[in-house]
Amino acid sequence: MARIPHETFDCAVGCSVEATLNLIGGKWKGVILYRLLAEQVLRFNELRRFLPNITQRMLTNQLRELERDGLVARKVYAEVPPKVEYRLTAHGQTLAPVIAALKQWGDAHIEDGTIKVPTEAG
Amino acid sequence: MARIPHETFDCAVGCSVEATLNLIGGKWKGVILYRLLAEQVLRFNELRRFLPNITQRMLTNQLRELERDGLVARKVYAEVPPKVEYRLTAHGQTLAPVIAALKQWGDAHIEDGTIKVPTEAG
DNA sequence: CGGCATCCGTGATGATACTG
DNA sequence: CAGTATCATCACGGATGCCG
Repeated sequence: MARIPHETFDCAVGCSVEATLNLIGGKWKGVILYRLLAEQVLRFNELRRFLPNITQRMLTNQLRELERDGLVARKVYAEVPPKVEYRLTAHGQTLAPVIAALKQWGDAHIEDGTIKVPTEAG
Repeated sequence: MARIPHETFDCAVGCSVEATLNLIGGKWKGVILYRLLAEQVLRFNELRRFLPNITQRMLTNQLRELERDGLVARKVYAEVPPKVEYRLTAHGQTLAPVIAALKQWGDAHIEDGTIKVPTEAG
């Protein structure tokens, strides 16, 4: 995928498209957001189970970015063993139509074979 | 944003979201698609004018990927000076709702200040 | 369990110069 | 005009190991 530095940003009119992509375009953010949209609340390792190939580091990373961008909320329980829950913020919830559009398009064109997803886990 | 290698791909259910993002998530693809959606046909340097900070190399690159993915058609005129036109394919046109969703969300949240676009050209 | 720190490779992106 | 070629950089992302 194309690496998109978070600070780097420059385009003319139509930027809003890129602005949005910059938030959800991370390598795993689409799936993360999608899962959180579907499951509401997920713990770290639950999330991990949905992303078979993601490394711990990257999952943490992507979650932190989503958190920083105000899309995901992180709730830590002062327990042993540790327990951390992730859920969408109200702001994050507003992405629902966007994610839906992405998914709908993807589904449609995966079906008709126009695009491909490497058989891996999905 | 995160760079999204085209071949890399692996996720569980919900992949279609990522599959779509892998096609349009390139650093400049959003704007390119948006512009082509709006203007219908654009020449190389016209496109460039819309992307003030893109390098020639990257524009070529992104266009080739979009072409490879069947979203954009490239039409070369055997003229002097050279003339090349880019437009969306029928397949590319189907992205309209997706781009619209991205733009709408971006616009809405840029307005209310929830997200920011570095003032550059847009 | 849910991280964080470190080392490190690869490839995406950029700058510059040249060509048909 | 519309690229291609080459070189340099550095963010992204993987692997591993330690911690509360």
